[in-house]
Amino acid sequence: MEKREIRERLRSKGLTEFQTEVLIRIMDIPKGETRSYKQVAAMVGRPGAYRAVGTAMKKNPMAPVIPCHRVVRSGGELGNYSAPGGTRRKRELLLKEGWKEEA
DNA sequence: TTCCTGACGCTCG
DNA sequence: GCGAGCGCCAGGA
Repeated sequence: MEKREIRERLRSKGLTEFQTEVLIRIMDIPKGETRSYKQVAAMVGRPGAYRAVGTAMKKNPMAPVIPCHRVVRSGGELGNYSAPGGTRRKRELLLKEGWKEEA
C-alpha cells in the first residue's frame, strides 16, 4: 500500500495534516527499531509538538498498517498503548521484530 | 472563541 | 539518583 493512498485514507478518516504526517512518518521507522515521541515530532518539523504526536497516535485508525508501537518514550520506557493488549502487547510486537529491550 | 486534556520531555530541587 | 513541577503543540468540547 502506497503512502499517498494511506495519507488520503487518513484524511478521509477526519485526521488533520499534522496527524496524517505523523502517522506517515512513523511508517518510515525501520523494523526492529524505535523512535521517541520527540524524534517523531522533529520528523514532521514540530520538535516541540511531541505531545501532539501522542494525540495523533491515539487516533490512529489503521493500527495494523501504522506501527505506532515503534514509538516509545525517551528514557527507555515504552510509554502507553491504547490498542488491544496495551503496553504489554506493544512490547510483544517490538520483541517479535527483533527489538532489543535494553537498547 | 476559549478552556481543558493528552500514548510526553526537560529542568530544578 | 529520584521525584515534582513547568512547558510544549494540537485537538476536542
